[in-house]
Amino acid sequence: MKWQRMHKARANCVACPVLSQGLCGALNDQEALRLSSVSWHRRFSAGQIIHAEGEKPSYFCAVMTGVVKLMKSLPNGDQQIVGLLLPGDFLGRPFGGDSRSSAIAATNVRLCSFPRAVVEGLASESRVVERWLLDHVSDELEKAQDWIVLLGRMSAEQRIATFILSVMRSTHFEDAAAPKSCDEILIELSLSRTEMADYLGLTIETVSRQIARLRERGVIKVGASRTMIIRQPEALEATLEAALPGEGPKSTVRI
Amino acid sequence: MKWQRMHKARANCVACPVLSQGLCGALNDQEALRLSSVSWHRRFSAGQIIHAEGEKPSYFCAVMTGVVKLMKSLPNGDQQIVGLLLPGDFLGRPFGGDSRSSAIAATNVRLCSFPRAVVEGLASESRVVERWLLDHVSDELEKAQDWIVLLGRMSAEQRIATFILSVMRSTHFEDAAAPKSCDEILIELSLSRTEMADYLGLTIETVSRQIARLRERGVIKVGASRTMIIRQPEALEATLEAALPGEGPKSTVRI
DNA sequence: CGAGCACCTTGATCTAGATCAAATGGATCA
DNA sequence: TGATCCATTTGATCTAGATCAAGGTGCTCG
Repeated sequence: MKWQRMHKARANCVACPVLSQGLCGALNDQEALRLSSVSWHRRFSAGQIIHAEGEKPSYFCAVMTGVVKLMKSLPNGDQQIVGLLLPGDFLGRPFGGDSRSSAIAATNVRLCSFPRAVVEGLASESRVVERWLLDHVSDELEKAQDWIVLLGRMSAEQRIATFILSVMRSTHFEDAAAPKSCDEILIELSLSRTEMADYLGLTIETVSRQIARLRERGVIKVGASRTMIIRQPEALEATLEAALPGEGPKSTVRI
Repeated sequence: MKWQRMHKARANCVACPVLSQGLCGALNDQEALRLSSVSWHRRFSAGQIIHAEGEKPSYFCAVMTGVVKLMKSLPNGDQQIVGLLLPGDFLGRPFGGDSRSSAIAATNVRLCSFPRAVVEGLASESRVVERWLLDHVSDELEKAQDWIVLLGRMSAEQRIATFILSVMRSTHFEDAAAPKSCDEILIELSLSRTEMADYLGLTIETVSRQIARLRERGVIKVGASRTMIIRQPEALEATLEAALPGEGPKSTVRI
């Protein structure tokens, strides 16, 4: 009986990105059993609130499919997306208090949820789990710092290019030596123009115009339902090399 | 002899902010001894590079006095400060690889440095240390997310106000029920105009002009050598309530 | 004491991106 | 089949903040 439960538990997880790329992959069989035996799956459709700002979450969730946006609202109604969670990512701050941002499904989403206490217990007992959490949060911090650079110093064009490239790379995770077999890369943006604007610190009109410019230049081809074909990835990368060609840094390096 | 070393080790640390607010405060005597027996102090003067982007740091450092800026440079020479480290804060990503930003002394700085291996060993063995690191990184992540909101959605005026308030709060950590005894609060900015601009995603001229406006309105009084007297903290807070008085949110709440 | 230098302020002008305003397109539904 | 409701695009205009360009201010050092 126990064996069967274990077997069933793992069977549920075979195709799960949380096993291949997320927390579960770091667990041994016993830990995985413990976690999967108390886990349950939830679905959210695009736009649904998964977790509201200021509440203490009762669960930790791993994203199985879809995209979750973490957002903060300003008193004037403006919003800013402070992070996107992709399959394998983790929602909730272990050992933390109230959440400082709300989590909202950007697309249809499937989550694997674990009671708070179980994950915290596991982290307290298992070296590996706590280490995984530390690494994961550290990665998130580095991503946030990259975003700070984007928001603090990049032009609208560069922000859009960065975003498109990051979506491209997150799906078409090409190996170091990119084979460049199919030159036309189809990507799915997953976000509405409004969401892109909230993520990139722009307005919806600016996002739309910048995408239009890329289309006119033949860099991308805009498809239906938030898809896009990248025809000249190099052109996107070129806009990120902000230094004018032929010039070194403008003046002496500041320290 | 051993006892004496232990005694000496702790004696060095008595007045250290890393003990009262940082990692060391979380340690037991044995752990503290282990750490302090291999620690050494380093001084950096303002502008010196503590650690360059892209190198793997050999030490972890706790900030004892002064301010350290974490910065990233863009190919065109622009710079963005992605974080400030204050006394008690920690420099270096445990178990991480190459550093993704450079650490530079913004003021004269005293650091308490530990060999990488010792901190990692301590973290691997001590529940408390690893937990402290997790909490610390999680706090940094939340601060970074707040900064993302600042850079993505706030006006220059609001950015300056936020910065001044944060400096004020980090020094005059007033209790919940603020006594408001001395109405004039003297703060030390610690950053040059250029550094403020790099931190706030603005230009130096804009920073200067916004500060001038606050001075003209009587909200602050600008002193010599990067000091400032806050005369109307409420006025600073008021600029952050971006919603126009008497109005609710502009339109229906977006989801 | 004045030259040199780093930092900061102030002024004039320009522009990327915001704002305001319509038009277009694409789904759903009766 | 069109009416409704979206999201998106496109156009016209405005403005906050960038950029360009002098001046101040205060410091150190010969």
